[in-house]
Amino acid sequence: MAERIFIQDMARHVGAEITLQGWLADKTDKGRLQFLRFRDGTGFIQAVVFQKEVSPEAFDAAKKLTQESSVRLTGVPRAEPRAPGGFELSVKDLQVVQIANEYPITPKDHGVEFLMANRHLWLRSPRQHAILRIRARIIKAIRDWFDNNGFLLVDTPVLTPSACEGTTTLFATDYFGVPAYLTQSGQLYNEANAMAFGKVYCFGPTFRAEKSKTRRHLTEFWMVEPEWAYGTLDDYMRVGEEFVSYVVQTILQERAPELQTLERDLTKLQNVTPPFPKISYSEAVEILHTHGYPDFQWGDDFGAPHETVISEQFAKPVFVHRYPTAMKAFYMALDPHDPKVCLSADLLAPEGYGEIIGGGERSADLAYLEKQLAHHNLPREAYEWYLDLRKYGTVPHAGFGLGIERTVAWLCKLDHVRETIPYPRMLEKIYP
RNA sequence: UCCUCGAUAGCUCAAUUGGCAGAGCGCGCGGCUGUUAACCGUGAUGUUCUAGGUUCGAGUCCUAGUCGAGGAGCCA
Repeated sequence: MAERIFIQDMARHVGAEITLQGWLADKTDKGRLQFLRFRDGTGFIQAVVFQKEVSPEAFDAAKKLTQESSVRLTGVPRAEPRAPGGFELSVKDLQVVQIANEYPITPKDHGVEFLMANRHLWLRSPRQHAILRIRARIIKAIRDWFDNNGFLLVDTPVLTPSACEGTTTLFATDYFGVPAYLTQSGQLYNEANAMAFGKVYCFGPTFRAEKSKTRRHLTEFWMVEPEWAYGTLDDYMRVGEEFVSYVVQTILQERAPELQTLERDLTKLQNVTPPFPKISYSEAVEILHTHGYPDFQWGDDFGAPHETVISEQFAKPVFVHRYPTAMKAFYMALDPHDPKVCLSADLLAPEGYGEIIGGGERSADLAYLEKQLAHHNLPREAYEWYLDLRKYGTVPHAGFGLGIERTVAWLCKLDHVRETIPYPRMLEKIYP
């Protein structure tokens, strides 16, 4: 029995007889010669079956293979400049596991609705492989960076008793007779964890029940949120630019073939190195005034077109800091030099990808937070534990959240986040 | 929730002024020893989204609904 190997290790086995286990991606029938495009989950390779080189039974089986039939191939890999990928398998024998039914996703064009309804099968295509391999590597790079920079992974709960920020719509569920909600952020728990461990991060799914229907929204998405004690706004922006640059440069190094599959222009990613440009909200408003939005009012939030105009002025991601206090969450610290603005900052990605990070310095002031809770009509009793953090050794602290799917969409240059996660959850869509 | 657009074969789409339901791909059969979304020949495939209406006659026009796409707001 030939040694069973994976396509990703093919180069080490040139000239030796091996066995691959996988699926037929596509086939070209040339009569006495069959080209099989074969995949095993680790890659794609072309296999060639000559009638005179295999048994009549094996050749007949090869001719009858349908798209996505499962099959074991035994043969000899060799370098072959005519084959896509540079390697080709000369088949000596094959064993059919199942002849697949007529497969819905053909090599021709399909519409979004059809592909989304067949997401469980769409995942088998080379493009989806490239995207999800990049996603997995981004997640590893994120965790590596925090683990290597003194942050401790401290998980925050998915089921929560109340809204974290009181602003967005939550998914409600029944928790033994009392209402509970799927988390919209680990933020508040992160602050408690930072007071316990100094530098922490959480990483997990996040849920928003808002009826957002755009290319950058999911109802279930993944977010990494670091938080650290004694952090300031300036610290946050330094951490953010080092962290994001590490993730981007790691993907450029480690996932070059996948970026090539997606035909990603790499030059714009190669630019992503510290430091990033940093402008205030007020400076951003001035940019809008001179670039097509002369009527934009100070105090209004940026929409998608505004974010695009601002980010287009820079070759790197840009931090916009010191937003109007009224626009941001209740816990943001005020700027001591100008209380109309708070010590918050968002990071806008280039190429129109918009906000990928939001964060800032949190208020350490008990009296201010009590006032803010009342001002935002939030029930104080739900936040007693949070206020405790300002009673028992309060310190300045900062943190931020980075959206995984928007980061994947940016690095892959996708026009919609729905392809950045295996099973996207979107407005009124939960199948498959 | 609002605005715009759309729904015809398994898929992607066409169908003139309201007048016989079409093509390509995929699938079946036959051919081909270098194909890359192969090619050549040949064959089968329809609740035209749903309900109602106008009409001699509706894929086409009208009303309501369902589903989808793009965008807005909100956000990561």
